[in-house]
Amino acid sequence: MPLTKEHKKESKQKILKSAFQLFTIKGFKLVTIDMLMTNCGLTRGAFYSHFTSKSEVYNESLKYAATETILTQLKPKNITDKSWLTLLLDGYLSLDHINGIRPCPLAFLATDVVNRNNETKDTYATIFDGMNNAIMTYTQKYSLCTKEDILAVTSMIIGAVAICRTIKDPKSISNILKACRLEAGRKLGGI
Amino acid sequence: MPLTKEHKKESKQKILKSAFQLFTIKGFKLVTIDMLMTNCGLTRGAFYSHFTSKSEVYNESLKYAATETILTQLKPKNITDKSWLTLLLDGYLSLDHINGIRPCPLAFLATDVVNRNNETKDTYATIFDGMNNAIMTYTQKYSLCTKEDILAVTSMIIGAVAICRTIKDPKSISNILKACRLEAGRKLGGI
DNA sequence: GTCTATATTGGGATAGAC
DNA sequence: GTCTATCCCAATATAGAC
Repeated sequence: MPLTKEHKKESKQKILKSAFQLFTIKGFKLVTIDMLMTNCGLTRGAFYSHFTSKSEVYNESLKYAATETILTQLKPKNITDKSWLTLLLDGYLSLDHINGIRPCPLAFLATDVVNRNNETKDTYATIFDGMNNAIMTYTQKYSLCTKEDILAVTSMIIGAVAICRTIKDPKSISNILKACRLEAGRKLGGI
Repeated sequence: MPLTKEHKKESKQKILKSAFQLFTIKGFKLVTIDMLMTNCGLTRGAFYSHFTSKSEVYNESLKYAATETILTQLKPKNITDKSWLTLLLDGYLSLDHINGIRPCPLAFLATDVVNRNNETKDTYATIFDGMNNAIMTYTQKYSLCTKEDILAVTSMIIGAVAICRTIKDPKSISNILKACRLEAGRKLGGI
């Protein structure tokens, strides 16, 4: 086991990835340092040579999550902005997303971040801005979408995903996803 | 201190009210039985003669909250369904609501309920249905709103409130609230 | 840098007096 | 029914060996 800087960096990345998975799904309080480390093949004690506290790793994992969410995927070159946005929207309002595939922290941690520190709230706000800007960039190419339109859409799809995660009945979930998908498509210039 | 049934019932109501306030704002894990009881002038030990566990009181407080939220207020007789819905919508998407006045558990506890038991999830689903039905009843009187329209609106306003609670910048909050208020008004037959 | 203890706190739940 | 006192487990964080 090499004691190099690369090795340390690699470990830290593993911890962050593990933290991202666990925190987004279970929230701050229900994740223990032990889970976090066991989940990536390390032990509890080793945690503190990478982070100073649980709050710190939560915040950093949120930043990490921002780069891993559905909407931050890079657009393939052989596809138009319009149809790419369609794909992203379909993915966001999908059962896979509800079930935790590439979870968006904005939806999964909406009420969890309220009780964290200010730094974490700022991170959340930054990710939210990023989401709105990303959609803005895509829609600009083919439609006249206002910032207000996009805020209404992002609030709706984040809300829909958050609600669907708490509801068990498949029919209800499907109804919510469909209704919001339709409405979002209309608002974003007919997609 | 009378040991009557009325007294017990009164205490239980006080605990529920206290639980509703604390849980909706802080979530399950961050509220302790001690807080709960101190907050209504009792001690920790007394808790267990009313409830068997923290999970139980959480679930019951959610039911209690459902009767205390903005949307469950009774409509005054001298007002039309349309203008009443306008008032409710204004209240829901207001700073007061964000700041915890008559908080709606659907928005405040959206991601908190995910990690609770099935009974609690069912309670959440029931409250969500109630919200949609309430709006449906009001809109029916003056417009042709579909169930899908209403699902899109409720997802949006719940999402907006959840997001605004985590964001600090007043200007951003105001933008989100305004954008969603406008859009909700459009969808609900021009209010 | 990672491990195995261990110190220490917080908080859910119970026992028993009144 | 409410109180005080207590048990007990879970989990954060630290100490020290390797």
